[in-house]
Amino acid sequence: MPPPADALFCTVDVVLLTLRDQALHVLLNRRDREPHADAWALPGGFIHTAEDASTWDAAARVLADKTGITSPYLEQLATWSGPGRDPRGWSVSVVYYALVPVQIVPTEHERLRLCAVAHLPELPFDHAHIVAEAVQRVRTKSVYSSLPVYLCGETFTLPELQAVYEAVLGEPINKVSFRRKVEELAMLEPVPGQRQASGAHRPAQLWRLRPEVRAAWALSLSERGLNPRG
Amino acid sequence: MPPPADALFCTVDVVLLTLRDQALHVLLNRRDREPHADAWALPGGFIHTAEDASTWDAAARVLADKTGITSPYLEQLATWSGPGRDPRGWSVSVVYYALVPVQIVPTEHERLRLCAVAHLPELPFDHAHIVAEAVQRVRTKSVYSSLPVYLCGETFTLPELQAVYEAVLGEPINKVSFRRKVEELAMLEPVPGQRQASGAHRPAQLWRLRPEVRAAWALSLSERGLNPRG
DNA sequence: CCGACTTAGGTGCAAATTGCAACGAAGTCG
DNA sequence: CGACTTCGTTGCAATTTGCACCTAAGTCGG
Repeated sequence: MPPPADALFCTVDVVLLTLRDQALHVLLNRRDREPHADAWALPGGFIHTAEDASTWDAAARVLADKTGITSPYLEQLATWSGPGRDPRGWSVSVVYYALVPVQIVPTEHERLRLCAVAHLPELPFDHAHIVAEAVQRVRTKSVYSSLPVYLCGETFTLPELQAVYEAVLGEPINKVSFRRKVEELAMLEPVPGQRQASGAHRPAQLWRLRPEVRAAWALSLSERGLNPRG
Repeated sequence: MPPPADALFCTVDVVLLTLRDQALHVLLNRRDREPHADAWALPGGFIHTAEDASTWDAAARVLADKTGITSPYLEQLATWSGPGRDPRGWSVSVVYYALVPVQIVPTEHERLRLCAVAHLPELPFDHAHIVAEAVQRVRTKSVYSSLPVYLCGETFTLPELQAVYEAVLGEPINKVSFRRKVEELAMLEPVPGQRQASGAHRPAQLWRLRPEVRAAWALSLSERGLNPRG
């Protein structure tokens, strides 16, 4: 029994980012209803109070429903609001961003499309601003965290990971400094076994995110307010 | 004309932080209605779609209405949601945090009270989690930004500002390094004129935040993390 | 089978940054 | 005017970072 409140509506939107051809791309969804029917926009939808235990759940459900993707990394970005951003009236949108390896993004889907964030088309609502802020957040966090590992698959080599960092940050990174940082952060562990690089040369060691790090993130990301660090 | 949506309601809450006796305090408001009437809780309220152009406006209005304070720093923290956090039903709360000098907080007010964040009483709803996350955010941002200047008045001496940083971060900072950073980032400017310290000793130079910086928060103070210059 | 080639990964050292202790500066007070 | 206190700076040691170069471990072509 909600209390009397002004007329407004509340939605969730998802900025799914991935790396293709060494460039950040965002997943756009062709809208199937008004307003802006048939426009390319961020996947989003209403909260279903019967199913969703939080806006995080709602975002995960919307993402799964519209794209089939379950993202290992889904974090709240921020909340946008106001009377003019949606023609239907005063609205609140809680926005989440996801990072996934490009392999799990469905291709050849009629209503889904990856767009390079550097060359976005016109987006409806305030979605252009939202994408810009998501990209900025990922860049900022990448400077001091292991965020970009979620753009790789389960396992990866350090040269691969370095290339991902360089693509996200848009700048070359010193090889030795990068490896020192990885060791210092202690978030990765080597996978027993090696992998051949494509050509004729020394194979690189495979690495993966430490399981306990992955678990800590999953906890802190889904339960806003519970801080895993104590 | 809002679209059909599930029954939920949307509010804003404000975590106002200040420094008193070298310790972070949060402003609590004695609730004047159910649920949890008469409990000490974060100031909050409903969005007024007729007056508010955004949740930021709503937070600023709620803060002004309940406390008379207009905070120079008011930033979105995050959004909490779920079916169980408020007994009235599925709710969404967009939370903002404010930083103010302790001088502008009204004392001797019947329904307002400052509480040290290290010794909080039991708080209703999920307000304890929210305060904890706000404190964490302020600490994290203080490492690499000029955020703590908003806990000082308009002007301050560098030893004062350093003490504020140390109180927020909970550890001593090297005097010379602190001054080097301040100068390097050029976020402050000296005020012509000096100020006497309380006792018999050399007076300290007064400083203030540069006007152009006051708008742009989150100026990087530290070079920790991956340095992409290589 | 061997030497050329390519990329992975590490080493040593120079350069830059940061932390520290000690010192001079600028006030008040007896 | 000398003792005392805090402000602010300087020089240097310690640590961190960037860079050139070296070795490792593969393929491939003769």
